[in-house]
Amino acid sequence: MPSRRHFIADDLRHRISSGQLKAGERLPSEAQLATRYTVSTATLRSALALLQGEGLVEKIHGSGNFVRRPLCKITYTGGGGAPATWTAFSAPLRMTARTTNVAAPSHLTTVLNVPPHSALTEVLFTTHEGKTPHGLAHIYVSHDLAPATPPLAEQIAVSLADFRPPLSEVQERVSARLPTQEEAATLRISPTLAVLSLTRVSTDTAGRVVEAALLVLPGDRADALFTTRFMSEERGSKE
Amino acid sequence: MPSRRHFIADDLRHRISSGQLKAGERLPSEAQLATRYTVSTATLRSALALLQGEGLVEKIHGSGNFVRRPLCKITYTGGGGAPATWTAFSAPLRMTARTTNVAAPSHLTTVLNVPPHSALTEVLFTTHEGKTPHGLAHIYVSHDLAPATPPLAEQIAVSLADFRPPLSEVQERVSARLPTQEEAATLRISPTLAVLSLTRVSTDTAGRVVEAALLVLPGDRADALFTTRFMSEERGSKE
DNA sequence: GAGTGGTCTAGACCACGAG
DNA sequence: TCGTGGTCTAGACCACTCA
Repeated sequence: MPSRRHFIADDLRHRISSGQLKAGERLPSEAQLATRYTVSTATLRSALALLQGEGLVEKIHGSGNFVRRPLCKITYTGGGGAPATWTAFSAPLRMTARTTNVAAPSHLTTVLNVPPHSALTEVLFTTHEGKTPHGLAHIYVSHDLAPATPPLAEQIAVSLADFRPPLSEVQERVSARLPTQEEAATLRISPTLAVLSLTRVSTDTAGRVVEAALLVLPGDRADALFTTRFMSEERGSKE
Repeated sequence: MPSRRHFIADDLRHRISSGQLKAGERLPSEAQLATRYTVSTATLRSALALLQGEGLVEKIHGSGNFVRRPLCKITYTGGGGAPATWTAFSAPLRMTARTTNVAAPSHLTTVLNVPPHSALTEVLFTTHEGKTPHGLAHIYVSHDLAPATPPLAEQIAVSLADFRPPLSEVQERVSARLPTQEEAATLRISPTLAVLSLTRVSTDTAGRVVEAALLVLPGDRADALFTTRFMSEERGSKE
């Protein structure tokens, strides 16, 4: 027997897919819906959280719950197929960047293969589509590999793109989790919504780690795509 | 100002990482913890849900909350690097399989490029490590490509492995979401915990879709790894 | 059967958004 | 200011686990 929140979620899901509730439309308030389904507000909210996780409903604090536009998911393209992080996304996105020099975070010294507290250039990206944030990226570049780091994001983009050709390996680790409180606030998503967390480490032909990127994407509006092609003469003989 | 559930989660997280709460140990009951932190049970449970999502705490219905063993995450290896789904995981896993012939689900006819309701061989895997489920996989193979489908899983494994060499492309789409009620029950996870959802489509050299796989992995105990290597003479000139 | 977590209620109060 | 969602309370009742 399905729980009440699943029954409510199923009903609303059907109303949305059948067009009874149109895209962009505002749902009745949570109090009204709770009355209609004769449940408490907490139960109704957990039902909406399910739909939110499926990308069908968007909650806007102080304003209401809205039926999401037909799912226009952002797709992150993996495998280093794109020259830089932000162009790895399918849609043109507005983005803001902030560049600072920081000491290497402890959790990164191993993957970056640098001594602790060594100087790094940190680039913090937030990508937007319209008003709604679509991504959050922390990119770390070894300081000596980006010698004359200009404070402008565009120039960073160029200099990072220059590093691309000698890349020999890109390793991307993907996991699903709930967002931290800070991430939820930045991405304007509910703390109950899953995020896609990507850790990308790029290595050049000399075996040095050129770049480490931590990306956080809201699960309801983003996914990642990895395409592997096999050459006809190539055989993945081992591993 | 952090919310109460985050304060509680932070405190418990610190007690775990400092060894004050040891791995495998049972936490006090939710009622006791709620009293200690002077919060309601609902608030305390939402704090535990955060830790659960981080893979630090495991809830067992009717038994208690337990500190998870030092994180031994399952890693799914992408890129078709492994000959078959189950060997794509890092740890040796016990798995059970069920093979049935089904009509093509509507959401798969496009990716499999087969007419609607055409016969497919469906293989349903559940992988376990000890008692706890670690993965859920639906694999669909076009019926005419697996002509003499034996009912035994091991033989399926062999026949699928035979298909490997002529593969030309593996496309894997990864997303993060909350589990369906059914998935949560099968994987023995809370409905509030994020899952990693992978859709893998394998194409052979003739351009035919050989296999479609839908994998669901619990976010707290699994992640996916994609490694891309660049040949020295190869250049990803476009796209 | 005793104790545990899972679900749910009927409120309260706060934070945000738009007029 | 008013209506909205966000957080929280102090319970209730049910389902599960284990002795």
